[in-house]
Amino acid sequence: MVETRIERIKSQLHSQKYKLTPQREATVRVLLENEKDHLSAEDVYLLVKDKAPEIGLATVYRTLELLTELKVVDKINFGDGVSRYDLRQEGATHFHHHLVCIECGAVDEIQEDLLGDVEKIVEKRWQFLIKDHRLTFHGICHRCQDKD
Amino acid sequence: MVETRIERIKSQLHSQKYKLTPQREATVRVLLENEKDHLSAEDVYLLVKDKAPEIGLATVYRTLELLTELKVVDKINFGDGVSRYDLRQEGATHFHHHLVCIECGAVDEIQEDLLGDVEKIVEKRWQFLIKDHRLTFHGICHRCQDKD
DNA sequence: ATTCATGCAAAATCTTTGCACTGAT
DNA sequence: ATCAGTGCAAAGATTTTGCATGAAT
Repeated sequence: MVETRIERIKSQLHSQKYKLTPQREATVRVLLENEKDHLSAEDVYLLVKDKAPEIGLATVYRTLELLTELKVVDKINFGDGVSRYDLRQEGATHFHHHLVCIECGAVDEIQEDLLGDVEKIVEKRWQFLIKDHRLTFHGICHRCQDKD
Repeated sequence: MVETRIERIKSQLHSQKYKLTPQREATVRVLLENEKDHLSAEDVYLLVKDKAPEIGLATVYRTLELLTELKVVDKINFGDGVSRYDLRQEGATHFHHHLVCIECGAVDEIQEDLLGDVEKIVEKRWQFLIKDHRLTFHGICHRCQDKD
């Protein structure tokens, strides 16, 4: 299924006149293989280097920017100084939510959309046409609660 | 009422053994006077310079960091490369929500807490102890909708 | 040939830090 | 005298850009 997703991303690129170069493919594979993580550009760069040692950091940045534009990934910032890149679920219409643990730093994901009702209220009451959202909770994860 | 809020912030600082220096006071005043905006450190710096021309950018950064620690302000990042600082409402228990317009860039605020029910679900189902949240909607504001 | 993409290094941004100095207790 | 706080400049960190080179049509 990795191959299927690569194919789909390839078509998405082609439909916008972009190519899936070896460097771009290696980058996408890294994202697919680390789907549960929230990698920074530097993280991606180091992982891609294993597959394609000659790649430059600038290319990784350019690729991530391109994938963000195509909505293959979402760029998010958890408050440390770096942008992180998170693969969208296949066919997901919304960006998933995050749980950031303030003790251990772990970032968990909530794939379920919990904002349906809230979005209806916002669209109606604030006359705001919602295209996307970012929802992050900061707190203590279940693992750290057990520890204490 | 600006004076009242300054006094309260002063007490908050004192209770943690910090002083309300002239530079810090000038910074807080700028934040109070621009409560509706979402100023970057640089923005704050330029505004504070009118009141206290000798102030340095580093002091502004240090003050904003301090105020964040005391939960007088919340630090937030809307995806452009800069951190922005947003004064908390007096006595607010939660960080307010934001509406970011992808056409004109305007950032509106929702003071009302719309996440009560969602938070109950998250705490129960994910066993996550919520301390804070960030909720931002990206879309088209009512002004830009009228324009189109 | 032309065009798009790449790697490298340099530049640009934003933020933090070291350090000598000031001002209040 | 001490010590927190400051300004300035330098350093750090992250991201972007310029440009010569390379790959693909």
